[in-house]
Amino acid sequence: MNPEEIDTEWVERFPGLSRLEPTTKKLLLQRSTVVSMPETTVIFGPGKSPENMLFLLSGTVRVQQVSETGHEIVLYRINAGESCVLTTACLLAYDDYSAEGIAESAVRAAAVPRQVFDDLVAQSPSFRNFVFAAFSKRITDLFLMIDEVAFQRMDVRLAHKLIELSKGRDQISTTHQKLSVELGTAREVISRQLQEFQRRAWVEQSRGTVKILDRAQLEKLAARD
Amino acid sequence: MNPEEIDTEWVERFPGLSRLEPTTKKLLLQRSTVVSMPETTVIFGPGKSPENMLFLLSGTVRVQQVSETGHEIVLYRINAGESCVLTTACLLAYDDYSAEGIAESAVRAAAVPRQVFDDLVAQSPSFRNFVFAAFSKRITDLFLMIDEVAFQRMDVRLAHKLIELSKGRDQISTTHQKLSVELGTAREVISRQLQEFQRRAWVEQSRGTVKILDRAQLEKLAARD
DNA sequence: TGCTAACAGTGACAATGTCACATAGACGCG
DNA sequence: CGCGTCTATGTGACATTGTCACTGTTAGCA
Repeated sequence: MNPEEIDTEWVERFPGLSRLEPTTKKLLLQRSTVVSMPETTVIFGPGKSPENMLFLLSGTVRVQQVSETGHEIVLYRINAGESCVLTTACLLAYDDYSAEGIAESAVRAAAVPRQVFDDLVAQSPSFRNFVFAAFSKRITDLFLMIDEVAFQRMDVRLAHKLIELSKGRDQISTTHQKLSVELGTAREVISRQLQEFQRRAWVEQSRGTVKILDRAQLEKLAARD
Repeated sequence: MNPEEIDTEWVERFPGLSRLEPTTKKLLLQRSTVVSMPETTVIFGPGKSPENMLFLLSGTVRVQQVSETGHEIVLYRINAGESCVLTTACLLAYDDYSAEGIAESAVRAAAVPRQVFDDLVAQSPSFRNFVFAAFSKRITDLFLMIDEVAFQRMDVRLAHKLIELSKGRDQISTTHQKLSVELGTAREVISRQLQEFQRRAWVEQSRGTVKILDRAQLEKLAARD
């Protein structure tokens, strides 16, 4: 498969879009452009509205928020095969909201102009379905996150996050500071919890990495919700 | 103005809808029905999906969540002039989500069937705009809520909530228990904070009511964010 | 080599959450 | 009226989490 083919056939490889009507697919392909961005690119944020809606072909976008008090928290991630539906729609109404989207790795995405997005919503029932499903997923995820932040213990949340970030591997490259932003807490809290996990021989720490030694125990703790 | 007129002209009195195309308004009026529900009606919730999208004409709907641990938290309210856009859309995809909508007072609403909603989104650019603006508002509000729950001090949040619930009046009919659900905390925490507010002569408590004595001071504390 | 960031550890304390109670008002009913 | 029985609120002990002011450690680089 050469690069040309990949760039024109991306719609087929997109879980939510492959079942669109042929004319809709054609419109999407014709009116979109594939763009690439290096790691750490700020895709949208305060004072930087995106003009396009993105469909992520590869890479990950991290969406996080900085509060007025200087505290940070990661809201969610957009992975390959997902779309930034809400960024377009949101910034339609409020371009001064405080969240920002950052490329967590090199990102390739199909950019669909706002106008085309609107046309597609009007024309295609299945595209409408795709869009509303994306909104639904996002909102229910935010509901779950509120519940977690408000009621879940820190050790459970950290265990959960370690499992999630590990993606099946045992070595996680991250710092206590970054983990604290993931969970919206203080670095010291992460340090204490990781020390406790290390004392129990569930993890092993070294500068900039956390190594999972006993995944089963972490999963057991993470399941407490 | 007699009841008949009210029921047929509600679109005009709806902030987000009055500027719709005449044909769209007509469709909305023809294909919707005005319904009434008494206080405490569960409008949607686990095992009770709404088939219609509601436009609130009068009254308030409280949307709250019960976590698996038994903790409750109020997510947001829908007031007269607003719509339950996301309930329809959400339940389109996930009808097992844990949030529930409760009529906080007697409610009158225009019910729009799902199919009509879909047709309207397809036909009318300004209805699309209305829908996406509603989604945007909801999502940015949820972002703010996450920030508040994660980083705001309890006294600031309580002061803010008291101001909000008072709606300009000085007497608030509520219990410590209900206030704790509003903020997703424990009753004891509310009791302690209210005692401190009372000690400072900012409020006066009696069984089932909180009376605001010094609104200025409460507002000053609430502004700390 | 030595400087400078970034990363991590620590102890004291404040704020909040949890638990197990005690106390008090409201209200119906014999 | 007196009595139980709710619901609402008060309280103290303790655990967890957040905050602050530090110290020590490591990697990268001029």
